[in-house]
Amino acid sequence: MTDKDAASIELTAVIVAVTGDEPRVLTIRGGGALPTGVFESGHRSLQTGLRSWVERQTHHPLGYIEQLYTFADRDRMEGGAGGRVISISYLGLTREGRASGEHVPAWESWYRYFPWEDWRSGPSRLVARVILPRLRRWAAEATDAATRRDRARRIRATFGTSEETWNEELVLQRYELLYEAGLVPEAARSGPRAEPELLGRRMAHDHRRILATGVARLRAKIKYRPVVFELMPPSFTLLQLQRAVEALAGRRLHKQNFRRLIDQQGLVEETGEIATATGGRPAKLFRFRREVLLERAVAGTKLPLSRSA
Amino acid sequence: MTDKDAASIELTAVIVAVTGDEPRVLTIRGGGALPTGVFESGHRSLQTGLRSWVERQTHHPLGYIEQLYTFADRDRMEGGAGGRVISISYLGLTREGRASGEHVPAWESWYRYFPWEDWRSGPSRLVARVILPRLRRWAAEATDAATRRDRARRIRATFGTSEETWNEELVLQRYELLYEAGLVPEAARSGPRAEPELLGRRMAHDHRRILATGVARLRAKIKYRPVVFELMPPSFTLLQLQRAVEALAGRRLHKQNFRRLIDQQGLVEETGEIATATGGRPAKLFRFRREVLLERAVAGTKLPLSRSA
DNA sequence: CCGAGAAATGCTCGAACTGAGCATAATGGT
DNA sequence: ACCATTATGCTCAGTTCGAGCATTTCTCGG
Repeated sequence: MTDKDAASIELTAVIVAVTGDEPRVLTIRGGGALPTGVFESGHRSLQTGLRSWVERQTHHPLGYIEQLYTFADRDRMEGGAGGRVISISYLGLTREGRASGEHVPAWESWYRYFPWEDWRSGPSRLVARVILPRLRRWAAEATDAATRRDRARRIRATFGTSEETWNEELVLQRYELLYEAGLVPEAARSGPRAEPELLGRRMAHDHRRILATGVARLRAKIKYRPVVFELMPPSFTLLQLQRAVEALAGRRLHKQNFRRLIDQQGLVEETGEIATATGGRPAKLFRFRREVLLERAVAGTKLPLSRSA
Repeated sequence: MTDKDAASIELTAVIVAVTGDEPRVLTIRGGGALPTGVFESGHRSLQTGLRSWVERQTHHPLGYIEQLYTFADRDRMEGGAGGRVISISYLGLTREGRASGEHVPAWESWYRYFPWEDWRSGPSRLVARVILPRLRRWAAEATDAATRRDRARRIRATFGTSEETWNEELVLQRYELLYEAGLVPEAARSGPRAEPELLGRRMAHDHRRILATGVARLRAKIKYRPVVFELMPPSFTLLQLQRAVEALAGRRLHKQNFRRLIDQQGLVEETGEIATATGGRPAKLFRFRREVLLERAVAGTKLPLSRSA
C-alpha cells in the first residue's frame, strides 16, 4: 500500500444498559461522545481492541458485543494531516456498573439524544408539535415540485401518520431526515441555536448517527433474538422484563400477551423465589435459560417450505 | 495517527445474480477470488470506491448494494511490510450480464463453494455421507469430555438433525465449523488434498468466509425484505420468482402457498401479458411494484403492542 | 378490620395466518 | 384423444395473535 491510501482505524462503541426503566448508553466527555479509540497494531483483533479501549476509558467490563457498521465518508479532515479515518462501530450490551475514569464516563438515557423516539406514553408530542411542522415547512420550501413530493413521502414513511403506523425501527432514517432538513445541531453551519437540546443533545463528530444505528439495530434484534436478557439482572420479574423491552422499543406492550409470548418461547424458568412487594401482588422471579442460546440457533422461517419430496 | 497504526483498506464485493435457477456470484481469477480493490484516497466514499473497483475489474454495473462486514483479524501478513489490512465487504445484487476484463471475471454458482448448502432436492447427501461422519470423528477425537460434548452440540446446532431442523441461514456458522474441524482446504496446513473440491472450491485469503457471510445475509433478508426482485428481469412468472427464491434459500417451497404469500403482500402486479409456453399452461407475467419500496419501510412488529392509552 | 389501588395470573374469543393438499384449467407433444 | 406439465382456485384444520374479562394477593390509608 502507498502511504497516501493508508487510513487510521477508529473503534467506536455503543454500549447499552437498562436501569430504572430507561435505556442507557455509555458516554464519555460528559455525554458528548461515545467511547472511542484507535485500533492499534498491538491489538489482536477488532473486538479485543474495542474492549481494551472501553475498559480503559470507562473501567467497565463488557459482555455481549457485535459489529455495527463501518463509516468512512465522515467529513472531518480537520487536522489536514492527510490520511482518512475509518470508523468501525460496535454494539455492546451489559448491565450498568459504576463507570469511572479520567474521561468522565457516564450512562445517559438514549432518549436524551433522540427525544422523539420515546412513545411509551403515547404518540410523541415533540413529533406532533415541533418535528412534523418543521419538516413539512422544509418539504414545502423546495422549489422543485418533485422534490416537494419526495420529501413529503419520506416524512410519511419515516415518521408515520399515527401510533399504528409508527415504526420504532426507523431510528436511523429519522435521524438522517432531520439532519438533511437541517433540524439537528450537527447539521447547522451556524452557531448554537436558541433551543438547547430541543431536538436532542448533539454529540461529537458523527457519534449521534452511530448511536442511531445502534438503537435501530437493537430495536430490530430484540424481536427475533433473546438479547434483552443480557441487560437483565440474574433474576427478575416478568414486569421488569417487559419494562426493559418497552424501554428499548420505546413503546408500551400488552402485558398478558407479552407473558404468553415469553413462556411460549420457553426462554425463562422460575427461580422459585418471590419478589417482595412491587406495589401489588408479589411476583414470581424468573431467570433466563442460558441453554437456549446453545440449543437452537433460533429464528424461524417465513418461507412456505414444502415437505420432503 | 502514527504510521505504525495505519492500515490499508481493502474493499471486497459479493455480487449476486440468479440465472438458470442457480444463484451466482461474481468472481475473478477464474473463480478463485472475489472482486477486490484498495480503498484509495481518491474515492469519495466506500460505496463509490467499491463500485469503481468492481466495474473496472468486471465491466459490470452494480445495482443494489449494502455493507456486509468488516474483517481485520485475517492472518496474512505475508509481505511482512508491516501495517495491517482491514477488509470491508459489501453485498450487491444485480442481474447477470456479460462480465469481462483482464482479471477473468466469471459468474459461478455459489454452491460450487458450499455444495452442502443446496437442499433443493431434499437432504444433502454430502452432509449425510461425508460431512457429518467427518465432523463426528472430529468431535470424538477431542481428549476432553467437555470439548467432545460441546463439539457434538455445535454440529447438531448448525447442521440440524433432519430436513425440518435444517436452518438455511446458518451458512457462516457451518463454514466456520468445517474450518475449525480442518475439513476445508483453507484450514489445512498441508498441501492440496486428494479430494479436489469435494467440500467446495477454495478461494484466496478469507474470501470464502466473506462469501458465506453474504449468502447468510441474503438468505435471511429475502424473508423480510423484497430484495429478490433486484435479481429478476422486468417481468417474470410466479414460478420463475419462486425458483429464484429457492435458488437462494437452497430449499423447495410450497407452490400454492408461495403464491398466496406473494399476492397477500401486494408486491407484484400483472403486466397483462402471458408467458409463452413454459412447459404447461401459459402463465401470467408479473412485474415488481417498485412503489412499495417507497411506501412502506416494511417489516412488521412481533412485539405484542398495546393499544393507545 | 375494611375498602381501594396496584400487580400478577388465568383464560376466553374471534380474526388472521399457515401448512397441506384436492380439483380444475390450459398447452404442447405423441 | 390421452398424457405430462404447469397454472390457478379454493378448502380445511391447526396455530398464532390482538383484546380484554375475571380473580387473586398484597400494601396502605382510615
